[in-house]
Amino acid sequence: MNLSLPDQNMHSSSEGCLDDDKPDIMLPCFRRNMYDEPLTSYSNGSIISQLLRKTIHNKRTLDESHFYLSSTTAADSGQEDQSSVSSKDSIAEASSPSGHISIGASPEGEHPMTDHMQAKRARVENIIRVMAGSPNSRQHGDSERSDTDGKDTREAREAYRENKRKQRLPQHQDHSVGGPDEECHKLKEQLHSMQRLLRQLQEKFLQVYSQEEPEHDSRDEMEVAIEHDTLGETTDTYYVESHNLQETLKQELSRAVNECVDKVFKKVSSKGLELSPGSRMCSSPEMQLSMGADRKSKHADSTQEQPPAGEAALKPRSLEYYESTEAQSSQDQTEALSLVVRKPAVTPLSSVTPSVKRPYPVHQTPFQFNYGTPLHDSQILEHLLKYGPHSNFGALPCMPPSMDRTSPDSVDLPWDSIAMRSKVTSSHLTHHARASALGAVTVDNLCLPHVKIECGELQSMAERNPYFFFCLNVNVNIQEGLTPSHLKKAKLMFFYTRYPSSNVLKTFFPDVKFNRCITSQLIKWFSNFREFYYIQMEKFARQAMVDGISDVKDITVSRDSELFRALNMHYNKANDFHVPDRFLEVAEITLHEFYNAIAAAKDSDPSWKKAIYKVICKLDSDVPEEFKTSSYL
DNA sequence: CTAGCCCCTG
DNA sequence: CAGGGGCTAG
Repeated sequence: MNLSLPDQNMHSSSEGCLDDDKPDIMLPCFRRNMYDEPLTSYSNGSIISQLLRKTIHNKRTLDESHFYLSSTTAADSGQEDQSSVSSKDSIAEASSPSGHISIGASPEGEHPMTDHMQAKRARVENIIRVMAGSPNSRQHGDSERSDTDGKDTREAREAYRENKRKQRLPQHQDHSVGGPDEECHKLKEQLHSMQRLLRQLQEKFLQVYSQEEPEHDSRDEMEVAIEHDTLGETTDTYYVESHNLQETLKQELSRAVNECVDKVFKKVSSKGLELSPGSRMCSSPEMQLSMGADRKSKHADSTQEQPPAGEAALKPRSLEYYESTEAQSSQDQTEALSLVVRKPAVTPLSSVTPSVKRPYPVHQTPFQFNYGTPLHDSQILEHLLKYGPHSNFGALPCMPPSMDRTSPDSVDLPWDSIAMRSKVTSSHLTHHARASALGAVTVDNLCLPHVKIECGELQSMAERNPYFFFCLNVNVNIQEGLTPSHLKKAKLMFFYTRYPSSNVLKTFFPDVKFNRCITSQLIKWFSNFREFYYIQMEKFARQAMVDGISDVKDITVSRDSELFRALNMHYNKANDFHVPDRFLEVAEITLHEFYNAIAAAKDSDPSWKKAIYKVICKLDSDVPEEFKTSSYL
């Protein structure tokens, strides 16, 4: 298959719209989160309302392998054509960043439900509103991006973000100078009230559904929806699991919230709130949810080069802070870790390539999309609803397909093993460089853009716990070393840029933990690429001389050219990537340069190539946005 | 001094 | 493709 990448100026507008004024790494999923799921948009009532709505809706529309479909597509296929699996590629295109799934779409934008369901939902929501006394407000959640997004929208968004940024700073200070004890007390109270609210909600929820369908009991629409699914599993399982649900939900939520409160409280009081609690939770790697993934506690890949534990996992703008807190967190490791963060021993990316072989991402392959997409509350809840608390999260539809297919036991995450952790060292987080499954991500990256850090927000975060932190942790896998996949990607990037700056490299390898060594290795790769490139150019230029070509204009580079074949064989061996035309032009220019230089006998000068290099390095073009999010298989 | 590039070698 | 040396610009 030979899907062509769009021209480099055809990037989806996600970047254009979201481009931060800082060029630092910001993973697309986080950007998305910023607008689609702003934490700050959830009020007490609305978050639950959202969850319910989403959960119910998703139950209908979610296909296990197609969670990334637009809701429209999913709904359609869910009712009619279940064989839509075959259209994966086109779907993948449709789910480009701009056409993002609208799991959290506002009700108006959703598919029409049955009156029955709407009535039900209305009732539940009404109850929630009454309980919470808070209208559902989601101001920024529907900011889907599209190429047609006007400048106004963009500016509005910028303004919104800028506004948020401005809000944040003073609030930090306010709270850091405020009385820590008082704040903490307030916080704890809030969290507990939230907990109570949740319990009430669960009970009401149960009531509503059992009243509505006394005969069918708990065979609510979720199960009905499941019957429409193509999961091929018996509904009995769900039936039983759904019974468990109410109780388990209560227990787990309560436990998690309790844990969270305790941890936060403990932490805050021990630290004296030198930073606001929210910022500590977000900015340090300490507050990360860990998931005991497999039973092996031994490091699977002890041969991996291990930079010092103090190495930063990423180089976001908060690097300095991150590094300082990281070192601190290592020292602060006083508790016994019951659940060490273990990345599942998963087949390296490269080795799963054959099973998930796809044409090079035109936009985002499902795989990449999955990585870049946080688990939303609704998804977690839904999974819980569907499979019960003791199920395997590896079956989550947003998990990379490779995980499901190639390592069935790699994501064995019993519910009990999911726990809030307050202290996780970076070496734990990043140890298995090649593990492609559930990795950890530095939280500061996630939180910076969208967390309004204040005690009130901590409540919001805590009420989302453990899901919130769970979401953070499964977002992205940060690689410590460069994999063959990265090499392949780098080669493809070479079609666009021969002289990428280290900043560009960092931007386009967001899943790589950059350090000096990695950076220079990447640069070395491109140096090697150039070397091969120029050798070929010189070779073919001299060949042209030998062939008696007298006019440079007779020298062209087309896709049929031998030169192109040689280059393509080197950088695009699988030939599954459509080389941009621009590269052909650059190649032709380079060839001409060499030809002219040789014809002018400049090659007698030992540094005759330098002039050519100088020309060629100006011919770099932007690498398409798609490369930013793609780990390529 | 460091980063980055080039060249050469294996 | 990696290692290593030489060179240069900042």
